[in-house]
Amino acid sequence: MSLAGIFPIDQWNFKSQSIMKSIPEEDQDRLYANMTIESYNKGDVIFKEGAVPSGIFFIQKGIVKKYKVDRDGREQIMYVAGTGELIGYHAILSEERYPDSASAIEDCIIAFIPKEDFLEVLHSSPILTQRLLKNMSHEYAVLTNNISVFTQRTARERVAITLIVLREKYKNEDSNEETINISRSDLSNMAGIAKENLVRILKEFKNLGVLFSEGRKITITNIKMLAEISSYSTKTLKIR
Amino acid sequence: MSLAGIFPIDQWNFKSQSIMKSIPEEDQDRLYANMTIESYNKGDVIFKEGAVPSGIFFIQKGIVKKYKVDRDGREQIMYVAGTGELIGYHAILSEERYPDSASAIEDCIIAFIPKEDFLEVLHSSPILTQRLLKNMSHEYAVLTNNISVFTQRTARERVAITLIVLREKYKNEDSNEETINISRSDLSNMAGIAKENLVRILKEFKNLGVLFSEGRKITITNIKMLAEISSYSTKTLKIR
DNA sequence: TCGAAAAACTGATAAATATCAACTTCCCTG
DNA sequence: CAGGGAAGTTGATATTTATCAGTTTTTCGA
Repeated sequence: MSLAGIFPIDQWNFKSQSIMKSIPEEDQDRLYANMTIESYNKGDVIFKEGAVPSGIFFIQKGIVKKYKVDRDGREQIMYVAGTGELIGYHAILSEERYPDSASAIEDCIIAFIPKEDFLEVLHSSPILTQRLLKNMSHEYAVLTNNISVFTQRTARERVAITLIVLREKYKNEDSNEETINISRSDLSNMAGIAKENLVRILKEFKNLGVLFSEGRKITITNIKMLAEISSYSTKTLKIR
Repeated sequence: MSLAGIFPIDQWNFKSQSIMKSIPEEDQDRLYANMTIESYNKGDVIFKEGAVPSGIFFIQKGIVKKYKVDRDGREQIMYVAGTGELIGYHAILSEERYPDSASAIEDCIIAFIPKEDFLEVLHSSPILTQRLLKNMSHEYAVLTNNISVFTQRTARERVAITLIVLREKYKNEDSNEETINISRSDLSNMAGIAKENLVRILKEFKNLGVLFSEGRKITITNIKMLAEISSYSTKTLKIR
């Protein structure tokens, strides 16, 4: 079932896929010139917060989490990126260190484009520049949206939102498989709650008939109800 | 006293002042061509979430909050912008509606630059483009930083951070006056906590000798201790 | 400058969420 | 395919934070 009309999913996706897809072939070729393709196993770190960036990453296949780790080890997931998305460009563009870490949630194939190539193409390609501007300004909307959810919504609502967002990610990965496959820790770190509470809320959702779970695999069986639980259904928004 | 070495203030500021300051005079002139200057009283709304943007705003004087309002009226402040900062460009660049609202925390003088002029200069000025890219990628770091604070830090730590950030804002406004002058509601909406709890935490800080307050005016008397309370002092970070 | 109205403050209580300690299940590897 | 460690689950409890119901103080316009 589609989310159209029941959940504003655009407010949750960075949509960086469109950057690579929509730039001229010539620019793409130049970006790919010195690109290297790397395999990452589940759990592998792609880059670490605080490290000096040396290029950008282009996810060919798989799902990646972007997160920050607290001084006492707690992790907060900022974003989950899937196939076709770019990561690591913020640090290059801001000329700072990586603001967050990235690691593979499942086995991934990820291309690396050296900083020099990226910057060179950027400086000569108005379209790439334009796409990045559009993309990052949209990210602002996504991130502020996230902030308001983290500070104003209940744990239950946040879990509902997390599940809806992840379902889309996994659906995009493999169009005939919309099962979420992620650890309970990652889920709780995405929703910003304790793992134990996440488990309890999942159980409640299961009892409500919203989802079906077996081991770590979660299948949403009633996306509409989940959207209602999230209190984020488009209808609710319009009424306010 | 300076924050150097005790608090990473850069991780809290968008620094959009540098955009207007560092572009060629010619570009500035073109941006200013149809600019109109407007006065706003304390509390006046500059733009509203969901509205179609028609231009960008350049704060000449005063302090502005950017915030989102929840469906039941609760407000979360995303950012506080001061003199020299630009606001409202995200919506223009993303070709979406305003993702958040903006209103004056104190009396302001704000210039309005029509969308057409901004886009025209943008398309012909590589430097403006570059500055915006750098700025927005830095914003990513600021916003993800915020997210981790909202989900992982205690109310007390968040209030400490809020006060440190605001002190800088007010200091920039008027270099010989570093007194924070903002309502308790705004303070609590910035820290993401209930107003009553904010008041209690302020009282505690007052008793600790961290600050002095009279009416709504707050003066930080021990910024070092405040940085320690925030658990964000650079030292602490390095040790981890 | 007086007198509402709004904002600030306080204490008591409720609600939400985290933590802790144990147990169970899953899954990977030798 | 057995054993062990990691991940998941559960119930009890602690902690944090919000809410409620007032009182006090400040602010601002008539």
